[in-house]
Amino acid sequence: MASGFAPVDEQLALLKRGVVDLVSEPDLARKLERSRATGRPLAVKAGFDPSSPDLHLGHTVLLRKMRHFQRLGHRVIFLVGDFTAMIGDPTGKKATRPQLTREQVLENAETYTRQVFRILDREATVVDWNSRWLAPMGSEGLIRLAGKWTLARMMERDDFRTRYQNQQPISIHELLYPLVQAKDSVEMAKLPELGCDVELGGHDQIFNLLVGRDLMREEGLEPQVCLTVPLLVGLDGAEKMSKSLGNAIAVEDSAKEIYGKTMSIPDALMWDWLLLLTETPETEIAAEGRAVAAGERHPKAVKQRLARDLVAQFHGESAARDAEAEFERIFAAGGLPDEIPEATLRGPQPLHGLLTEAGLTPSRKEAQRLIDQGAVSIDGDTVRSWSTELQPRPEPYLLKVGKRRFLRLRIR
RNA sequence: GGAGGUGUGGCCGAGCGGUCAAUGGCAGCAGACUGUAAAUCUGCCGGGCAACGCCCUACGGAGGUUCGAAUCCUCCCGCCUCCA
Repeated sequence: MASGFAPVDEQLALLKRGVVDLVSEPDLARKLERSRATGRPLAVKAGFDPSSPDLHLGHTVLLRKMRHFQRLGHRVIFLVGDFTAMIGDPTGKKATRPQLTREQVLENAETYTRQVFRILDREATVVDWNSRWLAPMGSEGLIRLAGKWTLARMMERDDFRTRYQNQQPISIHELLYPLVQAKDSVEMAKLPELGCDVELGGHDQIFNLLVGRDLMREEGLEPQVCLTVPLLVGLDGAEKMSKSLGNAIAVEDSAKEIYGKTMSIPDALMWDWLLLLTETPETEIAAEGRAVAAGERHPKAVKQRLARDLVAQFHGESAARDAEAEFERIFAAGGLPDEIPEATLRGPQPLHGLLTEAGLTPSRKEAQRLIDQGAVSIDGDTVRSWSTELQPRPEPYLLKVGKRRFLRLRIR
């Protein structure tokens, strides 16, 4: 009774923040009710595919939702999809992903978990691996599992259907994916130390989560509640955040990077980010929205607030203040960053070669183009000729390429 | 198993024997404007060369025809469709 769990409607309010799908709310309410009555926390599952080891803010949307559950006293199971990762999931139509070796998977999982606990409460997190029950299943088990579903039902999934219609390849094992993931839920629900009351995932996972729900029901288990969060839109304001699209902020990015990248997102996007990546109360977000719409508040100020919040989450308050100060100095006042990398090269030699050797430009051609376009300055003066030679001198040259590439270059 | 189609630069998509480093769109980069926002305008957008010209690499892969191939032929590979 006096279990210490917050009232159900309070819990629901937090848990529903920013979610896309919740199947179903009454089920969740019931489970919360029961957990409150019995004093037993809910088992909340989320699966992670350790194929790319670097976490970015997109992943944290889900992690934050897991954190919400933890804050309410529930138990979160961080399920590493080590088995599924070894199969190699070629989602999307890109060339078949290289299948990961056992070692790679373990290594990735290592870096993964390290980063994950920047968000999650380690104490309240159970880490488990799906190879534990999937590996012993064997091919026989897999075939039996496959027998539980039909092609027609599988093709209900939007992306499969679209790919099929667009004549893009779908390999057979991809069809197995939702089932294997569902199998995780079934097996976990059977294990007393794990359980599976709720499964969380990105919105693209909803189909898979629902398969889990169905399969559990078929096995006579209490079906899991499925809850999804939106896929975070990346820096470009168009695509979902992903490392390969280059529109991501990694959780291990520096304070400056986080701040600067955040300031570069389209204004329209910052509202979503506030909702999904911060704890700013929804009423306050709405109020900011009204103030901006009314012209009473500058959108930049709101974005700065977001950027500060994000930096503070990963690097602390003072780092956030520093990042902001430097940002203003460089971009608003045209100043210099605190720390400018240094390099020493042999001279004299033409500028385009130096820029490339110093890593400021990817090729001499590119350096030439940038110089031609007036994007390069030496000691504050724009250079116009790529053949400008830098002579050796005791003090370093200050090179600037574009708006944000700086280097102190010593020529000897 | 049979028949046919298709494969071009990060993506989409033209080109179908020379004038093609390859039209166009998107993305990206830089400059102007600004708030490293959006919109807009301008330029760039394979690499190398003391260089307004030359060289190298590139149109799935390997050969071949030709003075010359992204463009034609052969084989191979990938993908797709239809029939079985």
